[in-house]
Amino acid sequence: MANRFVEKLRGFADLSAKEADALERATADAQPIDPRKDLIREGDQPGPVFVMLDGWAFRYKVLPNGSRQIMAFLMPGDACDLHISMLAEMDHSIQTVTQALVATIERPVMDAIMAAYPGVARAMYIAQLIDEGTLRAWIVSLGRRSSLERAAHLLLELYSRAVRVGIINEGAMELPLPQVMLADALGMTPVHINRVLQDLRRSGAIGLQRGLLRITDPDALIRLSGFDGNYLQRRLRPAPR
Amino acid sequence: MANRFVEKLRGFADLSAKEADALERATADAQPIDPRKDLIREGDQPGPVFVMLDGWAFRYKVLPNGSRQIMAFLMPGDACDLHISMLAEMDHSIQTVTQALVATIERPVMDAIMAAYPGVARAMYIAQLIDEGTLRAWIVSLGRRSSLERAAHLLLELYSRAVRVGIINEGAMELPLPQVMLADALGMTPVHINRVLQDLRRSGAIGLQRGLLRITDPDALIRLSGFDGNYLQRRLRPAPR
DNA sequence: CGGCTCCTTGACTTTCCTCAACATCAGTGG
DNA sequence: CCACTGATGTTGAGGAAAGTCAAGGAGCCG
Repeated sequence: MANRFVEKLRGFADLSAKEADALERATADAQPIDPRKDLIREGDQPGPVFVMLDGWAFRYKVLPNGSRQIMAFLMPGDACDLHISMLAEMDHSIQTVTQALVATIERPVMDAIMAAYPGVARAMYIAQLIDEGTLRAWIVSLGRRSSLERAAHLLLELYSRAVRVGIINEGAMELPLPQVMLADALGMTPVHINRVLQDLRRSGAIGLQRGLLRITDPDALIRLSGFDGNYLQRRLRPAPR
Repeated sequence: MANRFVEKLRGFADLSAKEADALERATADAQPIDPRKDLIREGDQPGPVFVMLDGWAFRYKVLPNGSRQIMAFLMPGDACDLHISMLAEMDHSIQTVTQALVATIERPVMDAIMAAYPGVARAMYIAQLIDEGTLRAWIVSLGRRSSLERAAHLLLELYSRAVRVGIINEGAMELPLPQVMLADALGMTPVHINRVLQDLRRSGAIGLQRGLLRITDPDALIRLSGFDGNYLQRRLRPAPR
């Protein structure tokens, strides 16, 4: 299996063979992690950068009343915040969804790579900007879209991101997220997301069963949700010089 | 008036006189901007970094159906994304609320300063991490808190941030946000935020009139909203070495 | 065949939205 | 000085979207 992290960064900046190689080496020590394991918890001191080479994870926070909000999904190729280790404490937790392959890059190593290879630095910054744009897009969804629109929007986002990292097979992607997790990401109850997904299925917009998502009517979904993939920056600005 | 931007960064890293001076010079060309003017619009090509030396602004997006979601408030001392100019297009707009004093720092200038002064780089990265944490906190609020809790949480956040940049006078802060804006930030209708604010006032938790916010019962608000200022990183991790 | 986890359904309740007035205040120009 | 205007804040009544509670079904695994 190719290194999905490197592949993703390649999409953001031209990486020389040397640069790609440095990244490959930095992520060579990847560890397999079981499903539903916290990689790091709220309150912990941040450590190295996590890189998801395979499998899914999510950022979340549990409120005093026990409800959980998911703030981001990490799919293969995604990494966590670059500079996170400057902070005293994590303000949220990160947990795997599936069996995963997670590499860790110590801060000094990452710094050295970025200092030595401007292409890598550029790609990492772009990845971070996109993550930030994604957070803002979620805020828009949670604040101003109905539950049906929100669900449609999230599925389109996940599909678009999956396209970027090349994990679409025959028009379908693996979506290993149970309905409870979708509910916790979308600010709904499990009961309600269940009904919403049924609506989307019945309308013929999506196919979703046994963890396989198929967007059968993209136009309808886009129209419904007002999805504009701009925040995922599918067109990037060319590097200067 | 002291340069609030420099003051804020000072809170994140020890800045030498030289470093502070470089920042002062970079923001010396600040322009006055009228209220309700877009600094930049969705779809525009990103330019220099904006720095709010005085006045308030907000990031927002307008949906096809005309509703607006605010994703962040910028108060005096705040700056916009460092690396934003690498992207092809803005995925949201930024508008002033009040009369404002806005400096712009061209990307190469900022790069040069950060390369020359590690303290500045560190402070800027911390500021960005906090902004990101704030986005996540908003997601949590929008997804999993009731309208009353959400409003209380936002007021506490704004107050905490105001404390950091030193714009509290006699226990009160200027909050120049009309109820419609609070509503658009909190994902509610103006009618509803109005009733919620009345509840908070009547319960004795806050005083809010003529743009002046006073937190009269912090404990009650904290208990109610589950506010944990951790994401604002009031304790930072000391710089290495 | 239990014992999981995950999904589905129905009935009822609550929160928040919608619509439609009206009140208040500051600024403007006659 | 006052009438007018526009922005902002307030109130009430009715309705719709989503939550809660409770039960059961489907699939998988030891």
